[in-house]
Amino acid sequence: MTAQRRIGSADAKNRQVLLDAAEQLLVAEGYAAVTSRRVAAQAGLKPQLVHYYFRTMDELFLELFRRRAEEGLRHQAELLASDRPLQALWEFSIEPHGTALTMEFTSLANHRKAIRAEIGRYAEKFREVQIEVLAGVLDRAGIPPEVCTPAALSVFVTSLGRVVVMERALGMSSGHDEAILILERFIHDLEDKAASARDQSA
Amino acid sequence: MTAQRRIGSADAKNRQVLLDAAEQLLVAEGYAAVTSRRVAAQAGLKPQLVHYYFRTMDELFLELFRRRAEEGLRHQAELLASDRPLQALWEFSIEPHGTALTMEFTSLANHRKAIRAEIGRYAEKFREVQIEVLAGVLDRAGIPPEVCTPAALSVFVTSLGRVVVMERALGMSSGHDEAILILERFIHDLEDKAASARDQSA
DNA sequence: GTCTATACTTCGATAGAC
DNA sequence: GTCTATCGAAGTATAGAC
Repeated sequence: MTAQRRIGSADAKNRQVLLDAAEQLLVAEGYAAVTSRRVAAQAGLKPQLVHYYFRTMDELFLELFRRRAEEGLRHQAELLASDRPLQALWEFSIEPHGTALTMEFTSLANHRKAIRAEIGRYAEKFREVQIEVLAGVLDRAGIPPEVCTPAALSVFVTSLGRVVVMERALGMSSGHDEAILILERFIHDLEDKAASARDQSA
Repeated sequence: MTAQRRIGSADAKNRQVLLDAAEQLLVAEGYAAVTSRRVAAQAGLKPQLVHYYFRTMDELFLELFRRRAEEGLRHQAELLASDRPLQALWEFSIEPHGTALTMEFTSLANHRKAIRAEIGRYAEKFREVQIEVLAGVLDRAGIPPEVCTPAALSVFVTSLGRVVVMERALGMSSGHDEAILILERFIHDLEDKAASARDQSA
């Protein structure tokens, strides 16, 4: 049925240029600014090219998300390989650029059904890896599951990071420093304990 | 300079009808769906009426937000007047409808400068009231500021609630139940202590 | 005071030219 | 394989009719 029109090859240079432009727009002005015309203008290309390389705007968003998500997974894996993985995860969570992107994609997911599933899938992947590493930290530090589980810790850390970044974007600040101080103290204590346990076993 | 065109009176019936329609659209399909044409269609009115009652779409969004925010402040005041204010605040934070609205307005704020300031202002108001009440709870429970401050507690509770609701919307669930269990246990213990302290002083 | 006719812009998308 | 001419629908906003 779908007498499909032709689509440009996946490794064409201008395709990457368009994706880069779309990402810049997404971060700077939000997903509503990512229209075919504006993406093209940002890239210095004709608007019709967007629809030559991407069948629909949803396809562009999906591609954009996958590209970022895959890179994010690689980055997270690096961070979690450090000897202070919890601290690294926390710094990752409080980083504004990545959080802004995540927020935009999340908003997008609320009314683009095609994108929601993909975002959910990747978000679970991120958390899975986090849980695995945090399980090791909690175990070495001797924290029993009744006190805190790896999954719960992952949720706490990411949620505080995300909301602080969101609120800062709104010009808010009250409670942030105090909450961050408490969490960072907890993280330090935990990883100190885990480190000394590891040293002893060595 | 602005030879302003005429605008419908603030208490006209159709003005409220339009605001109601806009709010329904905002929750159901996100802010990008709130266009003059779609709001009018949802309200069963002509598109031009939107611009008769609201000079710009920004003005409509601003009005919509203020209406909700004022009601939210009243609602929060009621909740915080209960004898388990922390538990009430937590239940408020985990409630999906209000969180969805907050999320949409927050996304909106990211690229509608006119709205950002107003949202930030109200968000601080919400937190101020929370801090005041939580200070009483922590004080009665005998928790010193080195362990947890009222502002930090407010941030922790709202951030967990918000992120859990966001992630659930994406179909995620891992870590949620465990994190919620830990927070709710903490809340219970705290308010039990606070309650017995109050009983003793009575 | 309330609503409509209308202008102008930008949108996503396709068919067809190079 | 790469790009352009063009369409029809939807967007915000205004001037003017009732």
